[in-house]
Amino acid sequence: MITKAPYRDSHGRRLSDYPQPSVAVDAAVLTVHDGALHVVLVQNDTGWRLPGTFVHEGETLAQAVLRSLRDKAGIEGLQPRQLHVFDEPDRDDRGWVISVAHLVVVPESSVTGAELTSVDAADGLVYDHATIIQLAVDTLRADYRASPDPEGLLGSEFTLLELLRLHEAIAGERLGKDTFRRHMIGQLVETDTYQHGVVGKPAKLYRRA
Amino acid sequence: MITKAPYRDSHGRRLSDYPQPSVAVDAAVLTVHDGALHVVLVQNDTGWRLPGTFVHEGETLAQAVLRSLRDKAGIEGLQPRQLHVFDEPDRDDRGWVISVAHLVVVPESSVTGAELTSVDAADGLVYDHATIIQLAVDTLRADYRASPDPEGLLGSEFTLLELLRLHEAIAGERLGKDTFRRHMIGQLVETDTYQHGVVGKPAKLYRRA
DNA sequence: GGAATAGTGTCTGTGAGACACTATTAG
DNA sequence: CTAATAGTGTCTCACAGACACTATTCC
Repeated sequence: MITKAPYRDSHGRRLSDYPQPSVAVDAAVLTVHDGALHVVLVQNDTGWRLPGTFVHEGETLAQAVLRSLRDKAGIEGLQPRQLHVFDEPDRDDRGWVISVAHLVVVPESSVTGAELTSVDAADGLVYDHATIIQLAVDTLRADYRASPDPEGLLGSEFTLLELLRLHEAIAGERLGKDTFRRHMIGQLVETDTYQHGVVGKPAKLYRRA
Repeated sequence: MITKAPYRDSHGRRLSDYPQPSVAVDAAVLTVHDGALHVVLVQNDTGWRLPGTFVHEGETLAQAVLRSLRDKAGIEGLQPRQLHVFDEPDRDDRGWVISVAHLVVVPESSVTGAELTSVDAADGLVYDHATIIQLAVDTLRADYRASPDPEGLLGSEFTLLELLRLHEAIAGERLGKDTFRRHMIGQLVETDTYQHGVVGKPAKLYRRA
């Protein structure tokens, strides 16, 4: 319970004396699996949907997203990012509910036991969830076009080939190693260590700038 | 009053039996005045701020923004666009309030009697309102970099010089008429009418593609 | 004609993309 | 040695930006 002198407006009313919506969060959890983008779906009585929950008091939207992922899909997420607020007054027949769509990006190893679906094959979802996935994919692709692994899916050190494979999986198309190298090299710093134990010339390890 | 069979969850409770936040909207209303971007500010007992209001039941966020502009600043707006949800649980000392920041772009003629401030000179505002303005300006500039007058501030027909002046005002820098022309011409269609009554060679009028 | 603006031909520099060549390892 | 991968030199093409030239109007 929060204890403080309650606010009253010019009519002597508290904020909670006026109608308020329930606020929900939904998350498109994207991960790279088998060289392509996949999204986490859960099933409830209304059908397949993105994991989500209602926001609790004293909690931010991001905290609600992370709680939802922990409880409903056993996922430890990182940094939820807001995409859009869905606010049609009658979109939920339980009452006045607005929903804030989020994007969460996780390494495949963080997803254990949840259902993965290719983003290209995700349809027939409840509400506006197919739209949310499209928004999430577009946002993620735009980010990865601009800088090397901004979500930190690879560890802190990686070879340029590992980075290339990741970016190709997210972009959904081949990128070309030489062009890619020149595009990214300015935003990376060399380390003095090399990959080893593989066939061919050992690759230098890089860090994000 | 909405009358329908009330929803009950597995504990027999309605959604409104759980704590709910108040949801507010704030709008950065941008317009081009005197060759530069300006923002509409209003003053209340807490200082200078962006116009905003609480969302009413049965209303979308966009409708709340437009109502707020009509009531508080006498502005007829068009298409509010969501920017970000500000959700820190203690950001408003009246209670649990989340706020959805919006961008609204209007022609100068729609702003009558409201206070205009250059976006470069807008500071000392309450809450996160300076941040919202920066977000709004960045969003608008990105849109105008990509296509000709996407907000339709000019009428349906305009000369390339008028379009150039508008884009320069929004970008905050000179753009160069020939480069600009070649960049935009692919997204415009000629009309068979010409500007007249001015000195010099009459300019062709264009429409958005 | 002269001033002013519209519209375009063209030159240059930059950068993306493709290709091929060299470098360095394992076996 | 050969196979395999890392890394780079270089060519070409396209396009942004700048400049200057031509075109068309008003006065």
